[in-house]
Amino acid sequence: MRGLVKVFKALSDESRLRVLNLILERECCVCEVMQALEISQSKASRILSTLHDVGFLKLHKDGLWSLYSVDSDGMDAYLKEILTATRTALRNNRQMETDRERLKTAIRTGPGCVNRNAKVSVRRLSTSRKPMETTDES
Amino acid sequence: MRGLVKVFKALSDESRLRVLNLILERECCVCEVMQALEISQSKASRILSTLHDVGFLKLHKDGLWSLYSVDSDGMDAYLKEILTATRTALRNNRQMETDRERLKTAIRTGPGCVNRNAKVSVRRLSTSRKPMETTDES
DNA sequence: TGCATAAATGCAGGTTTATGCATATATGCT
DNA sequence: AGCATATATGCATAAACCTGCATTTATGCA
Repeated sequence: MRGLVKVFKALSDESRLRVLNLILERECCVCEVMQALEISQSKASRILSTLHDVGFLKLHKDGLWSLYSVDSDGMDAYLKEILTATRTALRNNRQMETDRERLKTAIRTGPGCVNRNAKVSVRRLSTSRKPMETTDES
Repeated sequence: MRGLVKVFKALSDESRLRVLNLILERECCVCEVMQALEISQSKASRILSTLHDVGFLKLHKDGLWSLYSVDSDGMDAYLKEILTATRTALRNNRQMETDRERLKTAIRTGPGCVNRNAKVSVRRLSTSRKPMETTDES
């Protein structure tokens, strides 16, 4: 019961749905998610860990990267059913399409992909810290 | 999109799931729900209205009673799919079973069924105001 | 018209949640 | 060892949420 509530809570947030939509497309690392959705690194990380917690995603660490993907095998039957329903709900949605589109251009490495760290405490200005823009209906 | 988020939010609460479980069994009025789940009248009313808002329930007013039932006809396809998934998730759950059981003994009328109103401001003591007891896992 | 019953709602409070910022941790490379 | 990169996390704060209490609204009946 409590588990089910947690699952629905995980799905009851726009950003988390957008992330799930991405991972449904293909395996992603944190920095790809943050790029595709233009959200902060900490936000991307937390969202992925939330979706992992409730059992939708599996995590495969590869060197520096945390690779998240849909855990089709380990998922309980009822989780699978909920995920399928969610997928259909996301299918014909403008926002979700453009997110998937943007994912194609996301890169796994490169200068300034993730956080310019504290060490270099000057020049904290251009690193994608926009508040999220509002979106349309489903 | 926003609509989908609202749907999942509606499902991300134990009490609301319990109410939905009841209505999946059969049409209910507010006072039956509050009896079966031992929750306050205002809580029952609000929960039902939430589930109605997102499109799971339809409301049929009959005299004093507000009768809520699953809106199998008016529901969008994606909503139906989500509801089906939820139903399976609720199926084999102790709490949900006993709730359905208690629903059988709920009555639609009788002394003290709902709120003893302000007029009679003495004797506000015995009218089922327990906080909800904790429950088990799914 | 007056009273009783069923449901809905305004308000207040306490709790939970989402998120940015700063920092910590983990890994790899030279 | 030292530095760079990728991810995770503690803390603080603002917003959202849940719920009880009191009251209002709506309906039916005598």
